[in-house]
Amino acid sequence: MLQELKDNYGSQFEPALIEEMGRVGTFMEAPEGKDLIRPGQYIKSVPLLLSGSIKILRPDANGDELLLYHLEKGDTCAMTLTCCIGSTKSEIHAISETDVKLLMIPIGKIEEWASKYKTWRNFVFSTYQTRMMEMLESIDNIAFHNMDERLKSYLENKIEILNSKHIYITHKEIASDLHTSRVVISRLLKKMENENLIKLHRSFIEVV
DNA sequence: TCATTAACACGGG
DNA sequence: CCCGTGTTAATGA
Repeated sequence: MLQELKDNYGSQFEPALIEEMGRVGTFMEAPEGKDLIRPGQYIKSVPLLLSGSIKILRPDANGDELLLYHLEKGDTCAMTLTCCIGSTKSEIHAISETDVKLLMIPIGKIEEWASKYKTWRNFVFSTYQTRMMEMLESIDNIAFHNMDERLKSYLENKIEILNSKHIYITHKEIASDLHTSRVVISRLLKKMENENLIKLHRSFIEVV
């Protein structure tokens, strides 16, 4: 575990901080598709992602959800940080996209480290910064792009996360992530297949 | 015009 | 049989 910490964070944190993380953090593993944080829940610790990918969803009043962004290894959750600092409830829903390994840091350490370790401060700031950029990208997608463009960037994103051109997902799941109906996804995917961009299989899409 | 909703047929596991 | 998929028709924004 300590080794994984060093692999993912060793270049940006000083050894003393890494050592302390290993001491106070709790190691956690979760399988694919598990709820990690539910909306309304109070957060008691901040997760550092060691491996895998997590998707962050924003629920609406009807119980539908919109995909906001993904977390990948070496990331932490900006929403969780804000929740911890303000001790407010979670505004988002986090689900593991793949099998994940996490290191849970107790909230008390977040502020303590911010004054103690310069690298931790930088890490927190850059987490906010990159998350803000990703959020902007998502807003651009939702506000300015048609569904076919949103679908394309969704698939490209999946390829990056899974590190594979074989995406195991159903049309219904995509529709729910993009907050639209399955009919639209099926039709657009069919169109993309006709344009030789992808190949469709049952419960699985191959990007060419 | 394009998304949504409902409905139906087909086929694979 | 159930689920994922492809398609269509009606309706609405």
